[in-house]
Amino acid sequence: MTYMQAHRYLMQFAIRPSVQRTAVMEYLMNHKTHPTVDEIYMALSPGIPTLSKTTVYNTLNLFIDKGAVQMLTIDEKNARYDADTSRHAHFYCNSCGKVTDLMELKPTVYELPEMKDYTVSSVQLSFYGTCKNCRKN
Amino acid sequence: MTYMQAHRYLMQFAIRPSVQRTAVMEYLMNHKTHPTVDEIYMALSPGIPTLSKTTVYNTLNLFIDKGAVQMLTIDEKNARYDADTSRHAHFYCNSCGKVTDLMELKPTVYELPEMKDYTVSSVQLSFYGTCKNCRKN
DNA sequence: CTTTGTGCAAATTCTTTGCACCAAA
DNA sequence: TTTGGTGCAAAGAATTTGCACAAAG
Repeated sequence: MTYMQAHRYLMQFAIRPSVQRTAVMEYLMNHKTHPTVDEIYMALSPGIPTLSKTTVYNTLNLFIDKGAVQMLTIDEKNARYDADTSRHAHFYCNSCGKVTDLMELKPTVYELPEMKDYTVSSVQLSFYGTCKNCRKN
Repeated sequence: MTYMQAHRYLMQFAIRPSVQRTAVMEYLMNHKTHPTVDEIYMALSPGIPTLSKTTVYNTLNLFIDKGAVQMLTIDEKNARYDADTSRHAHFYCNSCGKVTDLMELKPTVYELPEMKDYTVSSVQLSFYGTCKNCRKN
């Protein structure tokens, strides 16, 4: 994913593509690790020395408002962000703290009898445990 | 649910049933609203005037360690607690902030091809949107 | 020019920690 | 009398807010 692709993507959501915003989106597109605000800030800071954490927060909140990214509440400590807005599950390793993508959700997950009582805008399926790598250590 | 039932329940998990702990467990058993720490504290404070929020935190963390309650990460702002440790989904209303129980999860939700790469200890299926009551207002 | 975006510092909120006192075994 | 529990005050960490300056249309 290039800077220009991130730029175009933002325009699709009617988000004015400032340098900061485009950099944040480019980062999310290239790092499917569901980064925290701090990780994004630390990664972009060297390239944009004036960048502030406030701007990263502002930017991500704007992206969420516009539907361009999804916020994951999988990690109790920090919010995590995902530019992949398709329906897929996540795994959180309690040992290393990494969040990994799992498969797309089966449509049957959404076939819930009570659903007529709710207007559902998003779904999160989160698995918790230990990943392969942490298990052998 | 009576105080004595909560008392017995704690003993099953090898948790020493102090007055504070038993009161917190009794509250969780009688209020299936997935309360926050603050809600629990506010509710019990009149009955136990010396109660501190620290004790509520200590107590809930102990319950989680012992497997007697489940922590929900559905709400970005506050941790929520559920004495029902069975596999069931939750709905979070973005309008009123209430968390309601949905059905038990279908076993097929757990049949994920990548699961051999992970040791899964818990699962959370969370729906977000607007509830019936908020929709009509 | 006029609106929008950025970023510093301060404020807020949630949660944990250190420590002294209290209670139970 | 020794271990474990409670609760105050303080510390820590994540996020938001107020505001002045900068940038873009």
